Amino acid sequence: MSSATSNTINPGAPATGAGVAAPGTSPTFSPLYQQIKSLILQSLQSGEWKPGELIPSEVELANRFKVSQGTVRKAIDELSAENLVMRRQGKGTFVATHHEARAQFRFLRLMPDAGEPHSADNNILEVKRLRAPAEVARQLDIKSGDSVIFIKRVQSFDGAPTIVEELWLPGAIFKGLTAERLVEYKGPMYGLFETEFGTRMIRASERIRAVAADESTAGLLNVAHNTPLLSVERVSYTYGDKPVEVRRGLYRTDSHHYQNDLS
Amino acid sequence: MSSATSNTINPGAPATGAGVAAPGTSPTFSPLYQQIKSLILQSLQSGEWKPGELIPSEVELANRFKVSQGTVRKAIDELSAENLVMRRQGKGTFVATHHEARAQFRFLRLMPDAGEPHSADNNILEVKRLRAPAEVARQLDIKSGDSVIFIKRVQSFDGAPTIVEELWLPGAIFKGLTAERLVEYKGPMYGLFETEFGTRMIRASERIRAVAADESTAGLLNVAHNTPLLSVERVSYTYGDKPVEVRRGLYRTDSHHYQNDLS
DNA sequence: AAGTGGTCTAGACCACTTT
DNA sequence: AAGTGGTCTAGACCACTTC
Repeated sequence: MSSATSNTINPGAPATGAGVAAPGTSPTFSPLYQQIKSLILQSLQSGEWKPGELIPSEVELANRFKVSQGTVRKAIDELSAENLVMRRQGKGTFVATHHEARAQFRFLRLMPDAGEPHSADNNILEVKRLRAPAEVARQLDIKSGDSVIFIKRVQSFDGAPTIVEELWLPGAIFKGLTAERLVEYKGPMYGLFETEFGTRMIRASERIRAVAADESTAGLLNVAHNTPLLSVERVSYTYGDKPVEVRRGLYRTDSHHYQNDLS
Repeated sequence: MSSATSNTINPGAPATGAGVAAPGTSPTFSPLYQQIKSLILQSLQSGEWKPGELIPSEVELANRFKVSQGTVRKAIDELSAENLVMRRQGKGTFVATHHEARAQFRFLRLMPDAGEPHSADNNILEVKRLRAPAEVARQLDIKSGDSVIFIKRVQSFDGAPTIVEELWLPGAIFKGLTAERLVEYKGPMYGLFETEFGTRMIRASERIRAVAADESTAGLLNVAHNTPLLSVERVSYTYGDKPVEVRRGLYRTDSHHYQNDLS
């Protein structure tokens, strides 16, 4: 009874038998705590526990899944390391949310050369539906020509226009997103996506280049034609590594820089 | 005896009493595993265990420090997460080293737009001693005018010159570093620093900008004057967050990009 | 067979927060 | 006082590597 050997006696027990394979095949068992992690992940993904909310305590989850608290703990440790949940001693474990100062800077790496990072004014230039261009469709893993929502905006810091950005979002997910809602909404865009459309960005991949400003962009950023700009192309992913945003930004870097820490 | 309460009965016991304060002050105890981590860190920093070498097993360290294996384990878990050691099941725990394919890409983020990352030809243009310019001195935390070693090089991928880099290293640490040794040495430069000078880079911070190529750089990279280039200014740190390298690179990004994953 | 890291358990106590 | 996450222990067994 007190024997461990989870992989021989336990895998059938914990809830929805994660890691079950067709009979006759080699099951390739994963550690118990990974299975528990997957189960918690499903509850996060399904919206059973929403961003900002408290999830059940470690003891309760241990009882629910019929494992020890230590095993639940290890599962949550990893989720916490991946910024999917946040632990607070004495209070509990909360689903991570973009409505927090802490979460902002994970996805905005442009910092002023001197002084504290300040929040941006957001100027929406354009919001429209269109058919996904081939390259965007490929990145969003949808069919070329599928409906996407296109957004173009300029962000200013201290009154100086600094970022021109174009975004493409899958129309199927962001149905009903309009310029009005974007303009009205106070706070980070990912916060709006999370609460209004139930889609939480959890990871992003960026490709960075130096390019010359074209005339249109130069006008928007108030710089000379051909000024060097930082080109940042981002694909953002939600649960299950599903791509749900393509973003192409052009950054002025004369008084700001893209900060990156290698560790 | 089986009682835990480390902070009341244990803190004096484990070896060199980390976290000990003058009597009468409030000691501000840290968790036991953090103290163990500090002790292991000291052994790494002092060179007691050298890069690539096997460190004592968890059981042995637990005996040495008079704590449980689980506590040593948690300490090593963190060191492993920080890439200071590498665990290998069945074999042991090894001190991390730059002489590994795995470690290379942590500090070189420029990737080809298509195809596999290839290794670079290294063309050393210049190696000399000079007095640290004010800005470099500030970044290296040395006095302005102190001796530094200056290196300028061009790196090519597939025969195409792609990166022009200037490096400044504290003369006190890298005494005896010559152009010959740099040219002769096969493998990553951080590997040479690690084995020949006992200085291991463990972390770096980069500031990225878009700039226009000056005439000299344009010539070296075989691009037109004023071509937009990625400017990457890096400060690298060794143990104890001590800065030991300043590096300023200019990257062509017409067929490569700087890859960054936000997570 | 022996040694290493990896997983799991059960129970104790600590630090912090709320009631 | 009660509940939560955080630390620590002791012991068991598993997976992998080497002898």
